[in-house]
Order: sequence, then C-alpha cells, then structure tokens
Amino acid sequence: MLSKSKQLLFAKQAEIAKAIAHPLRIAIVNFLVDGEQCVCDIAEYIGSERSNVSRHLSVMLNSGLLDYRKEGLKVIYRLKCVCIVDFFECVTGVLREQAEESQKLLTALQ
Amino acid sequence: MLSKSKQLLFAKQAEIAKAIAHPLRIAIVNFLVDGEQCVCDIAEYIGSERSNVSRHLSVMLNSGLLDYRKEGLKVIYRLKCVCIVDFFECVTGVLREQAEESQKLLTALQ
DNA sequence: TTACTACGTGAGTATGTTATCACATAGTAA
DNA sequence: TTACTATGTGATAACATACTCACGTAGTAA
Repeated sequence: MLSKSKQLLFAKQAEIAKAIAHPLRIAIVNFLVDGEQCVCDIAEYIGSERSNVSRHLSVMLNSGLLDYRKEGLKVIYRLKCVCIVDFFECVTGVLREQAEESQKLLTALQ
Repeated sequence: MLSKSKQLLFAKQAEIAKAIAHPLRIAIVNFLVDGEQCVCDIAEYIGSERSNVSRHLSVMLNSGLLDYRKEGLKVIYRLKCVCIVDFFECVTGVLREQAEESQKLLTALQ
C-alpha cells in the first residue's frame, strides 16, 4: 500500500502536472522559453482574452512554474524552472511513439 | 499569433499532460516503472476501488501512456514509453525550487 | 451446466475547471 | 484632478472529471 508521504508527494506532483495540462498554458510556457514577457504580449500571442490569460498565469504562478516582476504598469512573467523542458521531452516521446505506431499501421495497410 | 499546427500540437501535449495529472495516476505510473502489473495488484497498491482504477488506466491507455496484454482472466498493464521519467525530472525540479525557496525563507526568519 | 474471479462500463452525483463579462485596482501622464 | 492603460478578480454558466454502486462480460474450473 501507498505510504502517506508518497501520497503527499504524488499529490504535489499532480498539482504541478495539472498546472501545465492545458493547451493555452503549454503555449504560454513555449512562449516564455524564449524569455520573459508581459501579460498583454502573452495574450496577443495566445489570441485569448487578457482576463483569461491572467487566470492561466496565476494558475502556473501558484504551482511554482512561473515567477513575475512588475515594471510600471506591466507585469512580466518568466519561467521559474528551466526543467520544464524535461516535460516536453516526455510528451514528445509519447507522441513519437504514437506516430511510429500509426506509421507501422499505415505501411501494413499498403 | 499561434499557428494552427502549433495549436494542434499544444492540444495533444495537454492531453498527455492531463492523463498524468492525477495523484492516483502518478502513483500507478510509479508502480509500473518497476514492471508490468495486473489491475487487481494495481488497485491493491493504490488502495482504491477496481472500477475506479480501471477508469484511470483507460485514461492513460487512450492517451498513449500505457499498453496492455491479456493473460487468462487478468489484464496486465505496462508503461509504453520510458520517457515518462522525463516528466518526473520536470516536477521534481519544480519541487526542488520550491523547497529551496522555503529553506531561504526559513533561514531568513531566524 | 454452475460458480467463481478479474475486469470494464452505464448511471448518478459531487466536484473541479474554463471562458466570459463586468467591474475594481494601480500605475502613468497630462 | 481626469483620462488612460495594464492587470487582476467576482460571478456566472457551460463543461469536464472523479468516485461509487450496480451490473454485465469473459475466462477459468469443477
């Protein structure tokens, strides 16, 4: 059976995973990999309402994925942990598996 | 602005992330890292109803994280992609950041 | 056949998430 | 002061997810 400490760890990990697990938030992370950005520029890149983007940013902020600083009127967000690239390593790995499978199926059909 | 192909990619990636983003599912993945397991053993390890575990397994199966084989009455699940470890690299990285921050705060208080 | 076991699934309920709108706040500039 | 801009947030509605219970199916064994 699962120990209490493991349950706590898995809950923490799930929280972080959930903070990434949204198309817009993944887009934001990809945008921020190239450097910090203010909310309005993120919103324009994402193509969504600022209020919505603001909420997505706060989700990632609260989970520890992002950090921010204020500069006049603007609030500038940045990735807190470069280790986020490991996440993309993981998902592209899964997607590669799926693609290879589809490829095999396709050649089998010919 | 985001291209259509990028939007599609991010949606796919989010789907995979969502398939991991649950405490029980993360526990299952951790269990399966040590080797394939049948549903009843997973359910016992997780400490949850079989029907519930079964559903969590199908979520991960559909997203391409898991694969299975049948052996008599039993259905045995296994990780389809070892790259899942990259995901844990990512989240432990974020958790480490958080821990270090707490540590700094703590020493500052003394 | 019957009895049993392992697994999956429909239905229902409870809970969580997301997007939108309207509004509030806070910094800037005149 | 007023006017403007960038951002965040409360309320709501639509939707998705999770858990439980009951039931069905499929393989095994007698």
